[in-house]
Amino acid sequence: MANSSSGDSMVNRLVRIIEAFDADHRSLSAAELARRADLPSSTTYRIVEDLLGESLLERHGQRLRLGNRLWELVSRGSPVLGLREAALPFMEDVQSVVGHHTALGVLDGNDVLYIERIGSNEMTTNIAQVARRLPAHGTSTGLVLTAFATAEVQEAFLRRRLPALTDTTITDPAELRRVFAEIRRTGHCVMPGLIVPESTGVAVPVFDRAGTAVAGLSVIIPRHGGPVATSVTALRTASRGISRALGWHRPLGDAVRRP
Amino acid sequence: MANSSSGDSMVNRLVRIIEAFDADHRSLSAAELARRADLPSSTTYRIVEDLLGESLLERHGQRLRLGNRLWELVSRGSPVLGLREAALPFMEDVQSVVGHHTALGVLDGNDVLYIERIGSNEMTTNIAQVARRLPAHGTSTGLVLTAFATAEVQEAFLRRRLPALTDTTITDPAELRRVFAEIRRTGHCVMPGLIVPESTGVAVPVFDRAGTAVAGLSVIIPRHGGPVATSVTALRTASRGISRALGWHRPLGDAVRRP
DNA sequence: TGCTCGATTCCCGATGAACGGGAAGGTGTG
DNA sequence: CACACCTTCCCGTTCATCGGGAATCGAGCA
Repeated sequence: MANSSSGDSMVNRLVRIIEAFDADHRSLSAAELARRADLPSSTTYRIVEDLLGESLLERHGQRLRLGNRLWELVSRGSPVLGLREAALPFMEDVQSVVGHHTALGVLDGNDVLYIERIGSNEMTTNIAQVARRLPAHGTSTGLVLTAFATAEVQEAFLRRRLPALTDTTITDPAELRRVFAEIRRTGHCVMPGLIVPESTGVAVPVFDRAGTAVAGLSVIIPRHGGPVATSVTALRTASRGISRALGWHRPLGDAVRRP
Repeated sequence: MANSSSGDSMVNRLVRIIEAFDADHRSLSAAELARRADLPSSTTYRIVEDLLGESLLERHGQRLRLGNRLWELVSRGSPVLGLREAALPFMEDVQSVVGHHTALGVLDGNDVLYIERIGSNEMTTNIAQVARRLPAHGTSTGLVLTAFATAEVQEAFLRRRLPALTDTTITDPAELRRVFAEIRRTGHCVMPGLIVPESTGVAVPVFDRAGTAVAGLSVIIPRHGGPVATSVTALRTASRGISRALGWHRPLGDAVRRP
């Protein structure tokens, strides 16, 4: 009832099973799995056996884990790996020059999904974790990616109800349009206190061969963390490097997709 | 006929579909997918629709890609992410001190599956790529992990036919036993010219809370790449750091599992 | 314009694999 | 010893999957 398309197909069951494993539950017993996936236990045991047979799950003693083979297959085939590989060296450059938490994220639905980060510290360990999400409208990465997205994506964004996450969250559509225009004009987004109080998030887009903004590169500058301009420069330089590695070759300004 | 357990279950079909996407085929049309997965086209279309419904696949125009949600779910739940997160900062240390290609791998079947690397150069771009495999007996990581593995794993390794990959590949079981003993005694493995000619691979084990060797950390030292001892020291230091982050707390020597 | 070929979508009847309740066996705990 | 819980196995029912095939779409070509 909650979600319109919650079928009960095999695929859906598999999703529930994979979902049952998360950062706090990297290994489960079969019974725990059945409970967490909300499946009858005999059904669970049968499916688990199939999955073990394909090495998508592994047994360690009595406990089950997602198989390395599953990680391998998904990673190899996912566009994420290509992005990550292209970006990591440049992220290291940024991190070593500006010294702040540096993250790479993509837009997925209403969220930014983070695919890599380096240089996290006590303040940011819980922010922008790899394979986790943050609401797009609450992060500089999300705003920059939306600003450079297609007209449809941007309109859908503006039509959404955007809950204020902090007292600096921008939720007014008219104001957001102005912010987007500013981001497209300057090529970057600077937002104070979006997620981490007393800090500033800065993000720039990364383009692929087709000129689409496929990822956002960001740093979180803590209070007294140095001038914003330094981070912007480092990010823009890195962004061009990553974009070039992805096959992009036109000047940044021309790559902007105007709705 | 080739493989004994090649069923035709739904799970198996899904594996074939995910496998159809790889680094050279990150996006496929539905028809290409059907061919590569060796499935009837009407069946493929039906399954693809299910997968799209769960966001495990995504459409971009007419082409299909593995969905970000699939990557997210699998990454979040996989033990690989925990290892990677714990290891990356220490890998950066190693890389910046010794300056060589640094990789993290786990033992999976007969292979080493690499889960992270940094500092790759022209010589090593094709070696130890993330989410790819190399035969365990042809890498220092593989040897070190096997040396510290359980008796069963080690015996299975020694019983296998080990094709010589280069002229320095060790394939003789008796010789390998001696090598394993030496690795367990010293806590590291130094192997010249295993994969990359004129270079030396050095690897150390990483232990988890239970004292199991769960990963291997390695560097590839090119010719004239400085003394081996420097790399060994950096690796051992990093290994202890990573192991501690994983909850390990006993002295390295005691963590050795003797068969 | 009409033709061809391949990709994609849709339909539908047969069938057999998935389903899950339940019982039996195992294990550890109070 | 009793109890609770996990795991495995069995088995009759049923309903979702299967895939051949037809219809539609669309690009390229003569």
